Amino acid sequence: MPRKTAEPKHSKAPTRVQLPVRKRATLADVARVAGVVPMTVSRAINRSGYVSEEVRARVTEAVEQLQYRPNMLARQLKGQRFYAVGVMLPDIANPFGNELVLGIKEVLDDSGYTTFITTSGGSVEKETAALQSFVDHRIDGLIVATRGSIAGDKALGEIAAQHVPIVTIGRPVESPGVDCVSVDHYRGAFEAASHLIESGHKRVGYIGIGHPEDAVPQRFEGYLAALEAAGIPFRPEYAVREVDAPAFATEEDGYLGMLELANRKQRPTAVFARNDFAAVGALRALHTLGLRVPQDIAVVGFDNIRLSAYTTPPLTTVEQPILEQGRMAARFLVERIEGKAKGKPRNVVMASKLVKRESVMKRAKA
Amino acid sequence: MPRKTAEPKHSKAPTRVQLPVRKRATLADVARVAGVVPMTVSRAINRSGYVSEEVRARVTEAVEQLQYRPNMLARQLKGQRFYAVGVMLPDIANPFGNELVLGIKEVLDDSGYTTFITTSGGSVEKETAALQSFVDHRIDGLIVATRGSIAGDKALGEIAAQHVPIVTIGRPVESPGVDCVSVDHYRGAFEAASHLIESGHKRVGYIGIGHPEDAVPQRFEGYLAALEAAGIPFRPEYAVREVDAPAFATEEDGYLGMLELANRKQRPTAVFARNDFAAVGALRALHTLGLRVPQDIAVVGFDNIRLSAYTTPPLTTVEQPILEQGRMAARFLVERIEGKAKGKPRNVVMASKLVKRESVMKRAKA
DNA sequence: CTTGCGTATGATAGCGTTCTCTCAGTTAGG
DNA sequence: CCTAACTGAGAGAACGCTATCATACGCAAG
Repeated sequence: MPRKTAEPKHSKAPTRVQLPVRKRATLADVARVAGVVPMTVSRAINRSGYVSEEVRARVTEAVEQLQYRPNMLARQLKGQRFYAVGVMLPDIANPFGNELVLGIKEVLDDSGYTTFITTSGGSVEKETAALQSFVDHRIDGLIVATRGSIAGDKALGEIAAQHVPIVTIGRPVESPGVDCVSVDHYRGAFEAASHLIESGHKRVGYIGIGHPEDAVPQRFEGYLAALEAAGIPFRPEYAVREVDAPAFATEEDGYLGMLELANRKQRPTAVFARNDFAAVGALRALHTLGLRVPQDIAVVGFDNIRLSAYTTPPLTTVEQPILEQGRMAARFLVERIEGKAKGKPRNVVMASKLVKRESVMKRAKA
Repeated sequence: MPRKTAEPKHSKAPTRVQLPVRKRATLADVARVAGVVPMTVSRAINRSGYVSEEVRARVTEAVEQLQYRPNMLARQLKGQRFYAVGVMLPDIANPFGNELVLGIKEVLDDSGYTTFITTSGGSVEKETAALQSFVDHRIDGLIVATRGSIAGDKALGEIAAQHVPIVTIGRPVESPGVDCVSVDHYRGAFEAASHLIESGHKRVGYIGIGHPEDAVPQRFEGYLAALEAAGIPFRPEYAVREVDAPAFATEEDGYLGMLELANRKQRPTAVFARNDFAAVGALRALHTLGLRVPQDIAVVGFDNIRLSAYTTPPLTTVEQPILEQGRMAARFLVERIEGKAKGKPRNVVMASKLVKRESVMKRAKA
């Protein structure tokens, strides 16, 4: 590969070079055009150090003329900040991820960081590889919003040990220096289930228990606690597991789960779906079965996805402050990166809110 | 965001302690431990050049001992490949993006590239900035799935001029060297609308015309063509625009649009929604109005999102081969990056497929 | 022997930035 | 005037890696 073919040609006149589009301009190129030394250009561009107005102007002009853009790589090589943050999501379909990213980007954009997102693809191995890849490409920090697992947490811990600031969302990790932002799913689920009970339901089903190794079974636990608080014994046959737990429960899980529950000798009169997707599937199943919501069966979901206001009937659900979670996670991360926060991991738990719509109604005394 | 301004010497306040961070091992560290020269380690790691088995073993051991991981940045600085690809999506809520990424990652993972995703945030300026940021961080190529616009296409063209391989999805760009993969929305819409007409509908509404500058009004045009083919004159009052067009039409657009259409003196007997979200909103509106689907009004959507099989009633819609689009885009990009494809831009248009469910029924002769 | 070639490793020179150090000129204070 | 501090700008090294050239050994062909 021939190096820079700097052909002197004949005259030194620039002659409005019709971009040979060879390579991108470098600091040195700009310096040559502006008639200064590269360091001066660097100073002018970064506003660090003293540069006279006159020189700054010449540099600015040269930059525009050459369409110069700094090479981040070289910059970063010098141990600078990378000004990039990696975000790990379970997948992209989950609306949760979308809002999260919205909140994250809001803060990160302001702080001058670029946000790179990647998805775990479901498996722990892939997630670990992707995480390592982020680190290899030298990002400044990581926001991890995938669900925890023993293996995954271990991998995360190892990365944290490499001094990469990490903030997790909804996934407490015991590693030192890893902050965590989450929502009180337990409390949210408790309130949602209690709402059903207060509306007169005694036979309350649950769709989407989750795998045993699920690190965040808080919703199910909140449901159990609400039953207990009301003195209603838990009936295992009223709680169904999702078919195949990927990152989150889907409409299909809700659909099949509801069919199963509706088949019990004593049908539940209310159902708590682990998330809104499952709730939508449940609504579909009930409609298929000819059961009316909320008259025959009440349904509540969790997450308050955009769609849930448009289901038939509109869904009562639990809203979590996703945007705010994203913002806070990003803020925490930036603080860690810039050394403004150090020491003990922070663990913030935010409150959720019950949103009442039409899928639940006061039950006439049965 | 002022980084570090030149500070007069006397204010040595924070002293910027060189972080006690045990720095990551470098090639030189490994070389020292293995008792060889850095270049040899490089050769051993990259399997380039001659390295004796014995030395290779020593190096491997040193690498493990020091937990060494190559610094991609330094590598890239030498003009190497970065093995990373940037994917630009309009946002993350759109299920379209999810499946696309699935297809893209499938191919990219196999080829050894990391996938970095970012979102445009809706505005052209932000998109341009994000694109530039990708380039600044030196990715090997770009897959762009945002909707086109004059300004956006120009920005894209400029980046393409910097010799960054680009593949767009559903967005033909006239720049040389930019491949494009898309789906025949026109044909898909034509078939969907024709399906309504063949089912006996003469008054067919359309929800979600889109802005005039919309680069891809093909769905609307397909609808118009179907009307024309059937000899049905287009009635402007049957076509409503979404409220505020972000990246795509939402449930709200469908809801409001449907209310508007239902209010016409002569109500349409069928409605074509620009996408499934809008269709879901329309279903909700119809239910609110007490109109039955499909008996009173038929509804078709577009995209076949996962949810559309679970609406009430399940939605007839147009499925596009999103996964396949992602795969193909990724394949194209890798070919460009690796120089296996050069020259004239490729432009592949894939076919869509009508998925019939229960939101449309044969209409009795009125 | 010399030449030639394949193997294995060392030495050096960058890649594009920025950091540190140096030096020249300018102002202000005593 | 001389020191001190500030302003402005250059020279050189360094970041971690790899391309390239040079070197050293062994051995077969001329």
